[in-house]
Amino acid sequence: MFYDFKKIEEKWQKIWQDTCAFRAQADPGRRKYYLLEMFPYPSGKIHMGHVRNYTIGDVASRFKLLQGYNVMHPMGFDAFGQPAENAAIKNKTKPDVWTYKCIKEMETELKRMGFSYDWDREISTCDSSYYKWNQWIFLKMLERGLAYKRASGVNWCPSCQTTLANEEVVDGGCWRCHTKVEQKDLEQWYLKITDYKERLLEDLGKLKQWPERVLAMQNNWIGKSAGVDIYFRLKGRDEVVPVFTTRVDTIFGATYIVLAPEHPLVKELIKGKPEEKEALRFIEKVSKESKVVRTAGDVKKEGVFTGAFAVNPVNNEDIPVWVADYVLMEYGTGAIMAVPTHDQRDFLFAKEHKLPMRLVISPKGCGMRVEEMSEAYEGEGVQVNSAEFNGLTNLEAKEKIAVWMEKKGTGKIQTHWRLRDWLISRQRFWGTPIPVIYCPKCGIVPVPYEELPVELPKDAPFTGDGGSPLGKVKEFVQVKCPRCSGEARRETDTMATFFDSSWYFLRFCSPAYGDSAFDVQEAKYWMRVDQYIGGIEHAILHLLYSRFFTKFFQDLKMVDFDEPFEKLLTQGMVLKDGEVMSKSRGNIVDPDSMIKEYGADALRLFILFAAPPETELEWDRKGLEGAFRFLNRVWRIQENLKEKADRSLVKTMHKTVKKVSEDFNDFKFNTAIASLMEFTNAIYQSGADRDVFSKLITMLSPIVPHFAEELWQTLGNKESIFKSSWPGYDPELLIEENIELVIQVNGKVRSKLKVSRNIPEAELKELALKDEKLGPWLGGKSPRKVIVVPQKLVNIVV
RNA sequence: GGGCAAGUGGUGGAAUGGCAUACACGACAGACUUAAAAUCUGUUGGCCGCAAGGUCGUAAGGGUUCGACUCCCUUCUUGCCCACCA
Repeated sequence: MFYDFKKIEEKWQKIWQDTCAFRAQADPGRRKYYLLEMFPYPSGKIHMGHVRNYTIGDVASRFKLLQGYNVMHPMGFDAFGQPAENAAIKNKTKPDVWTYKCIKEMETELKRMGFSYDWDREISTCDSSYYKWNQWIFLKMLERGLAYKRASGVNWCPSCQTTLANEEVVDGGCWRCHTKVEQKDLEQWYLKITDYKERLLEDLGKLKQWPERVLAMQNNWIGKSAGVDIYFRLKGRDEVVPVFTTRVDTIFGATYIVLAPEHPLVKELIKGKPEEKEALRFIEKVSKESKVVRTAGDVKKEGVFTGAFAVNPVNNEDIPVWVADYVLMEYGTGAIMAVPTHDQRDFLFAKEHKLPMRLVISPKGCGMRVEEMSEAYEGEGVQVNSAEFNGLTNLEAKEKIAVWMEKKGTGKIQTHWRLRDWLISRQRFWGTPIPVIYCPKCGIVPVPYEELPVELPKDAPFTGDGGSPLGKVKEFVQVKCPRCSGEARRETDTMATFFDSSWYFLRFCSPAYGDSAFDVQEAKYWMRVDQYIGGIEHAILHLLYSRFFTKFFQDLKMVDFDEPFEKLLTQGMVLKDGEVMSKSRGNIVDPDSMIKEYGADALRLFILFAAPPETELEWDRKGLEGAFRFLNRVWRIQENLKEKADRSLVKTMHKTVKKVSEDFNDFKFNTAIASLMEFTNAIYQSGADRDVFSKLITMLSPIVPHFAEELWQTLGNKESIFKSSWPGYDPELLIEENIELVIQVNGKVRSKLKVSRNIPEAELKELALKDEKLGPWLGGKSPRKVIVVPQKLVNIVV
């Protein structure tokens, strides 16, 4: 009654595996297509998000295969990370044992979906054969000054004795034990991604086939901001405080300046002043707050007076210097000029502390008065109280004041960036060991290339009582200095896992290559990735880091392109009852159980049909049943094949081939499937022959590969359907001799007309005007205008 | 606060200036059946009408156009990203 999906799917999965059906080999004579989906973290089970991501990729991959491309479609595992350590502690096992077990399980589940991966290229980032090259890349960066070490504030849980990522700080406490998180200075390794900021920003313009949204997010993240650094002289001292502003037009309204609590000058300024005690107490308090707390939501802006004064360089006014928590050391110069009338934060702060205000930009056509302001005016207007610049629009003034100040040496036109260097140190075990050694005599010494990989010890203790397990393995930590052979200490920090995924797409080109991170020749053939598919959650970090690494390899002359991913698709999330599927919500639908019930093909079909790839997808069991029903409906066609199909059905077939080909190219799988369903309905009306049926199956094959292979074989074909080719269509057959036109009166459809395709315009007009159905609408009046859109409609305007 | 995306039947969605609601889900009806399931065939936006047909209708309001779900302006709502960024 139903087709036996279980038997069929197992059969073809075995055949594909035994024949290495999707093995890819570089072949300069053929057009290549590199299709990549973001590789998963091996949790052991696939979820609907994976199913969606990888199904979209698989359809595209098989479609390209049928079109004759040399397709590379690899898969691997992003296998380092904290869950393995947690599991090791919880289950008294080892991270590697746990991870490899999960990888095995996950492979099985992926294979059960029938994905067309070249499993010969499989990589796991936790293999030393992979992370060896992480270390190699790190050393190359170290040589070029792109990797460096410096002290920086981190979130520190004093109870767990570990650093926490920002996401691990919940309401100011540790996510695990709720202890109050502190700021602590630790020596950390950084990558100097900021050296690449201009290229990373500029090259976004080359990514024509990336979603606007992702480009906007990256642009935002890099955060280039143009303005002026203004130099404020300190009253009675030699130092000058530079502040950054994007609103130099408001400089005449700057009535005080504010330093960040961490600003190096603060402690000097308050020394010996009556305000010293209170100021120190304030700085102390702020320094203890974690970043997350300090930058959270609508906290009240707090601050204290330093007792010092600065001089506003444009009018020589003495203005007070304050310290406040709303100024951040990490951005700009760590100091701001405050213009309460034209900046809302400054406005609130000035009201609170009764600081002076002066209006310098007046909105056009209305006199604004400082005493009456209830909020800052941040809009455009005309300069007032601005000496020789009065009367200019603020936009004109912005440029003129900047130039004027630069000439006088009181300011400098300046650009600031939001992008920070990338902190890669993690005080964790399950990651790539950073390949350096600390020698009391020689300092930081890189591990020599020939000693790579620095492997993770097999028997580190996982006790769960904090601190890095690596630090507890004596044989790992105690080493001889490679330079002086004296006693030295090995780095125990490991790399952030984003490092691993920043170049894996290059490793896939030559996964077993032993001389370097990747084979330059192979990469030259396969790269760039023609189509990359993954979740929007990686829109910023992963994609930015991958772009950064690619540019680094370009500088090493290992690649000759500057962007790794030609085309990007970010697939939407899978929801249930309007909410993201998650363990905590308890609304997870397990793909494996759906495969058991309806088969992988039905699941693939449903997930592609239910929504366009980029939008959210609402899980619908009834919809899955519907997909399964459709497959059975197609299955039954083979029982009633005719000798020769009707001409009209053949025409429908050609139309369908055109539509489906176009939709597949544009990743519009939902409408492609709709067309295939319409085509199937038409077959039920008039009956298919072998040729029509074969074409239907071929068009379905990227979506439901096992199902298609089986029917293809039943039709007597000896080779796999994926060795055949995508059907073409005859444009001649798409042309209809007689077409139906819409006749409108004043833009409303009032009648329809069947006419020959090539009817002359004049004749058509006449015919339309004579249409008796239009009588009541025309009311005997003569038309004012008649619009004819060839082969579409006639609109009569009265 | 800034940026981006979206808002269409009972539901998922289709149509990107030219017949709004393709395709599917659900619902209802008919055929087959002792019966059910499965299958096949229909109907299915609201209102008025026995009907033919009319009329309203794509978040709300306005505009451009012979013609607007589609383009422009204003407002509202939802989602995502960034955010004391100076």
